[in-house]
Amino acid sequence: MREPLDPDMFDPVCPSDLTPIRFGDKWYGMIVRCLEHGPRRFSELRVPLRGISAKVLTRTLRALERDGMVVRTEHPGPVRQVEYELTPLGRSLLEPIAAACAWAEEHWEELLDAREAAVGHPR
Amino acid sequence: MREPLDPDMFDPVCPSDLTPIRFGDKWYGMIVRCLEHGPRRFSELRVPLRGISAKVLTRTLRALERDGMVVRTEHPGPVRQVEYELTPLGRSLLEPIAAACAWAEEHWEELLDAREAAVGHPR
DNA sequence: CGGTATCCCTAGAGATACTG
DNA sequence: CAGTATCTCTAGGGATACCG
Repeated sequence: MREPLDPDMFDPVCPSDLTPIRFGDKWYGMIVRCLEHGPRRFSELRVPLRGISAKVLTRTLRALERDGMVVRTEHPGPVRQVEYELTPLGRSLLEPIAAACAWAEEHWEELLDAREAAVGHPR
Repeated sequence: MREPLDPDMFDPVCPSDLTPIRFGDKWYGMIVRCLEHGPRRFSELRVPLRGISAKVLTRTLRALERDGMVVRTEHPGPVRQVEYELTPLGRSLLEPIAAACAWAEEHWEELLDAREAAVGHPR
């Protein structure tokens, strides 16, 4: 629950950008997955979301808040600490996300093969 | 299997644009759903996909072809007739699409409520 | 640490007009 | 009927720099 996020949880070599299934914008779904096992801090999230800029991460987190997927909590103290956590609604999104991941895992190869084959006979 | 597509199958009043789940681009998933019950002609597809321009429909269909989701068949004859049909791969996409639809139907209200509430306290 | 503010740049979407 | 060809416009995404 509190072990650090795997920096490679979204392998850049196998970019999920290529799936035809998207949740919200580019990062929306990935953030939901990052929060699956408990609340995370802003900078914790930046680890697996390689290369995301602060601005884009903020914007996406705000969108998740507006949609009622995530709650933001600022913990008082000498050092600033903000945590993001899934709401029940956000948690419910994990289901269709899992369905999408299952589909991708099963049909990934087919999709890539089709795309590769299409390079030969473009329309 | 061959009855015409319902012009209101994607109710513009309840726009699926608002779901956080998207398949491919804006129209990709909707086209797959239109082809669920058998092949359809170009202009048949334009009925439920209200307001889609020929250019965008063509582009999306080409993307579906490239991804191996759809096959395009030109039937010879005096009048031109082109049909688009799902491949097994395209058909397999119906599963996660159904999961997404089920989620949306169940959590739609919550999502809208959250968005409405957010109007009051914007961050 | 957890953000804003600013600027840029491209891909997506669309309107419109034309064609085999 | 089933598309192309052009042009336009905007939103998404990102880089960089700065702030409480």
